[in-house]
Amino acid sequence: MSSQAIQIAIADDHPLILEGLQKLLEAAPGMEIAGCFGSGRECLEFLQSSHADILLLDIALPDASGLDLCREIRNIAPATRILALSNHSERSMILQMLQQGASGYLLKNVAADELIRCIREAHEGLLTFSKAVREIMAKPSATELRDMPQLTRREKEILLLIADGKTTTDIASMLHLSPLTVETHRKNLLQKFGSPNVASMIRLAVQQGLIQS
Amino acid sequence: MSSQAIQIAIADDHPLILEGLQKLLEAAPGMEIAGCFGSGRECLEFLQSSHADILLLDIALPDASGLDLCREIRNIAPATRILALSNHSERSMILQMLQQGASGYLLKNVAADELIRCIREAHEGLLTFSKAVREIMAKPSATELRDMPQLTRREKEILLLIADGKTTTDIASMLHLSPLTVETHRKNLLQKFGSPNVASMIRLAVQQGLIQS
DNA sequence: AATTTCCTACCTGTTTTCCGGTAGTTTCGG
DNA sequence: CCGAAACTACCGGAAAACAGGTAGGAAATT
Repeated sequence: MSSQAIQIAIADDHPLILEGLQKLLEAAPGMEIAGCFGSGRECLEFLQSSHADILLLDIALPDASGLDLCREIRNIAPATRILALSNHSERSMILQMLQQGASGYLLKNVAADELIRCIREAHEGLLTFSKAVREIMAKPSATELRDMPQLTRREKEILLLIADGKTTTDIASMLHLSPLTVETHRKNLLQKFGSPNVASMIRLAVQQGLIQS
Repeated sequence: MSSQAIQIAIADDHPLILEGLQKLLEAAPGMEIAGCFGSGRECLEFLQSSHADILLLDIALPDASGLDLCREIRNIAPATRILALSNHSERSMILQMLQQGASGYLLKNVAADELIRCIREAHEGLLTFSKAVREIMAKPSATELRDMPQLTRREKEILLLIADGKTTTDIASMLHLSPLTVETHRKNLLQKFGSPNVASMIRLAVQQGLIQS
């Protein structure tokens, strides 16, 4: 039988929400509250010693950024699926939580039945979103797809090598070019990105997906 | 009535798959094939002049990277929802396609009814995945969450400023520190990341979510 | 009380980047 | 065939980063 109650932990600094969620989930069949926490620290301490199947995580806790917390939790309790619960509806925030290993993302205005559905799905090992989040993610606002510099083949090639920590001379010898040529490409890259130095250029490039893992 | 047939474009360099998809979707009620393309260039040309509601996009076309293509398509045809169709099942690839504005992601082994469901959902403005993709996304492999350096408050602060393109002297005056102190922090950061220079450090930091947009 | 960690600050010297140009060749589309 | 990109290559000088140290004081932990 796979039908033991799903153990749920909740972390939210808003006592009202915390209590509301607790009441709601206690009433749901097949779910049990393993613990409720008002801060990231409490939550981490609990997960170090105890188990939860699902963690409903408010990503705006006072003592820790949601991204950091998510990462830490995945380290100390890899079996716990994290459902991010948030008021933030920006695409970038959602993507970053996923990157940090969240198994789902819900806006706080989620309806009770949707919340329960998402918990069930997450417990089945599926990525899950509330409908509002799916709508946000499917419709990137025009402004969020910002103008990205048009790079030539050579420039992309060199950008990757720069991002990899290679120096101009390294790159020159790898590509059988003059270091001065590589310098020129680097200059053009900086100009296209409008960056004063590689640090900010690489940041932009990675954020815009020009550089893969 | 909202019940005109969904106009679907397909881009895939594998003729067999292309034809298979075409046949399959022509047979589906409420769907029409607007065009089939074997290369990114053809596909772009078509979308510049004609409309499609949904684009099934193989992200491994010979003449363009899926990420670039996705971005370009979103620029020239923002109303077209892109469903990525791929053999790649890496989390990072999926996340990056989403970042570039894809409305969904399907593995090529997707079943016909699942494909049709996903097209319908995408057309309704919802983010959509095949079940296999949802499973992959919900279960980040331990190796993908790689060991991330433990940074102190000051170090994080300075890391952000470096990523923003600030120089050592800039940072020093912003934080009312000696430039030499900032240099020390920078050195410690480089060491913690194991990077030879800021370019590769910033790349790692952004990829690991230490630096937000 | 002792240890560790963090933050601060310094020194010297080398390497690399950054900035501002110029310019010849190839390649590709109109 | 002409123009526009793209790729290649160069120069000189200023600014910044990088490397490998040392070191004192504060705060937290043991």
